[in-house]
Amino acid sequence: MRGYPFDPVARKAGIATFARMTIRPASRHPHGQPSIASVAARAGVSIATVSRVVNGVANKASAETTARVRQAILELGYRPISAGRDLRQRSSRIVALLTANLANPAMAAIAAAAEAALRADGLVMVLCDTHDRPDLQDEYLLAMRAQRARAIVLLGAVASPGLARMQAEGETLVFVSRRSPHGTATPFVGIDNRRAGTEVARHLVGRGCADLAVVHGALSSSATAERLAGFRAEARRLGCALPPRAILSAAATEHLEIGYQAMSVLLRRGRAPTGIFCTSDLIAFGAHRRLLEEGLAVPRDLTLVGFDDSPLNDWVAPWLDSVRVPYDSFGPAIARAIAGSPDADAETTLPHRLIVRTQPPPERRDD
Amino acid sequence: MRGYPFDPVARKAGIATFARMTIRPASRHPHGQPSIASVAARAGVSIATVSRVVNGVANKASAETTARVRQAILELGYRPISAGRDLRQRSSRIVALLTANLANPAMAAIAAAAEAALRADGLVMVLCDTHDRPDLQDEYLLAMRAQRARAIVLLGAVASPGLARMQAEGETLVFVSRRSPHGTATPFVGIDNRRAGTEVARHLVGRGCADLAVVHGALSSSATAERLAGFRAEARRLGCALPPRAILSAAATEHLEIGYQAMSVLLRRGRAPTGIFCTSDLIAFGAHRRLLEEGLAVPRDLTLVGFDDSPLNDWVAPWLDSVRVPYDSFGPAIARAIAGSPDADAETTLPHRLIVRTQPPPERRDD
DNA sequence: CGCATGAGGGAAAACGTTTTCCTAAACGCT
DNA sequence: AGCGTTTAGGAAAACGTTTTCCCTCATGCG
Repeated sequence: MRGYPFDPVARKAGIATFARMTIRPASRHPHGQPSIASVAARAGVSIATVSRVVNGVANKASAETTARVRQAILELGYRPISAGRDLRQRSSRIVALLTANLANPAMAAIAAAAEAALRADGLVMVLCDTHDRPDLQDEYLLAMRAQRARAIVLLGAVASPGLARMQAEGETLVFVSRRSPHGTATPFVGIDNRRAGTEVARHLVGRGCADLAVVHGALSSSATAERLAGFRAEARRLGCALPPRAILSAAATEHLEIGYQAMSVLLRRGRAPTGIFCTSDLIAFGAHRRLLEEGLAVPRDLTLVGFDDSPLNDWVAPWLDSVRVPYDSFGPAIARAIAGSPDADAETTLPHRLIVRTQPPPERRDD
Repeated sequence: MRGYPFDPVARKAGIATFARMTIRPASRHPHGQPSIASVAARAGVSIATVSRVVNGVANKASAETTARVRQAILELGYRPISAGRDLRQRSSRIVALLTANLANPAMAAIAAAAEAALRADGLVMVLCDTHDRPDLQDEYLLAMRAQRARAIVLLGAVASPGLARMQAEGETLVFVSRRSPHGTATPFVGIDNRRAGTEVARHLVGRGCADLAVVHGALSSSATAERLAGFRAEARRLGCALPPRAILSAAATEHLEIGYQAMSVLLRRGRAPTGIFCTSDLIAFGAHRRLLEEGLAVPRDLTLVGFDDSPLNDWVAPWLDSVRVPYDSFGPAIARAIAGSPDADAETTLPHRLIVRTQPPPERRDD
């Protein structure tokens, strides 16, 4: 009975004796928030016991003690400060999401889904927008390592020395949508881009588009490269090979601009292709605006296929066919990749679906 | 010279003696990351000195010592672990952004701007999506308090007991776009919604729309209420009073749905109004789709005005006039509200602008 | 010479947790 | 009665910082 009062009888009876409540150093959270010490004092137990109750350690507290501690926690509105835990455990409950471009609704949607899924696992998501810049990405990586982030999710990673190093050092990284630019398969969550590309080709050819084109973003993105590869291979197989000049991009960073400029190029060359595959919706938006300016209409004059298919498309872009990526499933998949240790380095391939909103244009080959 | 070696001569000469490097407890960051102790050991100083150098405390380290410490930091790639600092300082560098709905591009844009501005101040943003639910909001508030967040930014706050309590307890809160539902002005960042409402009214009446309507979201949002009030007052002043039944909403949570359903109601009533003010772009999107289904075109048959004006509108909604909210300025304004102590509880009113994309419909009152 | 002052820097005390030891009963067993 | 074993719970050691005291020189000034 050294130091702390210990009165089995009163405890058995569940009596919160006044003595017990006051003998303790009064430590009623001197600094604002209640701490584990104030809970311990109020419940008449040691802080170790409080900690164990909070963390549900089995066989370490009697039902009564547990109840008393719970009661004290409730009364004080106690919640463990994360810094203390983080320090001790050398790891925080923070998960960093590094996104290439938050202005892209697709990225925003994935961020939202990830946030919800992580929170369900008791994790907290911090959001960083790298703008696809290697230097910023490295800065964020370092900052998040200093936060002892439990994992770092890269939603569209770009090659950078810091990333290479962290990957080598075995940091927990999850690549989403775009594979690691530094080889070596770490956990990856995404869709089968190549297959999606082939489906788009089949769709366009199947609807009679003879004159095809592709407008794509940076090929350093594995997702873009795979989409393009799949599309090209399938088009050729269907006897509708694309000349190299029909596969183009533009020297802009914004996808919207890429679409607009590339479409300008296509139009300058003469008659517009009848089927255009844009490797992102934003590119398609840019292209579409250029077409409108030209007095052309979609799908009347040509078919435009995008990629990502934000839920907003149903409302603002009924003229666009697009490959729908199941954002909502990304969240849980990311959470699993972080929590699950066994299949940690497995790939998660989620199902995509080509959404066809438009009717084929009326046959007007005759005019 | 007790405990730590102290050799002023060698130090003056800037010599990193081998002895100095090894006498120290070898503590080369035994656990992965280098700690302040490893830096201290390498530089041959105490950890206190390292801390002071890192934090730029004046008059506490000679130029030489500073240089040696900097060198060690560089060589080791040291970065202070935030948990340690947070614990000691009872406050983290985390700022929480609670957003009502991340699927809304307007919110996403503000989130992106805030993230950039906060990072420039050395802060880290954690993102939480409350889905406009009071219980979730409270849960997040508690979680962020446990993180000892330096500030909590509420982008579209909803009334909740936890919020009221935190506000009373003097937590650092910044309300963005929507004012505190619990009265009492805490820092607020937003635009002059009332004024924007009047401008929209003037725009519609000025272009000859005689038959007006408003489709609005939840009026618990101060932003929505103010927009509506401004619009209504100005319309009346211009001799174009709105009957109560021309101001409507719908029992849906999604703005898109609200727009769609409200427009259905309007159409069922007979001829559609000639000018409709939607208190958000998403509502306008929903309304527009319903109009399309009905075979009506904008702006040919009526004028639609939205609110927020995401940059994407230029590309996907050229038919929509909308009040542009300067997202990019929100970031710095939020950062100032957090950092700046003097004008901390001041309001920041940012400039909005009504973007008119459409031409007035040709006069066709005759048909 | 005496003495305040200031510069430079170390020791150690927090900060709030978790977790590893320990210890003391109580509870079977033989 | 003796002896493992389980149960309940306390003490104390980390974890990595920052910051408050100190202490020691050197310097300037009367």
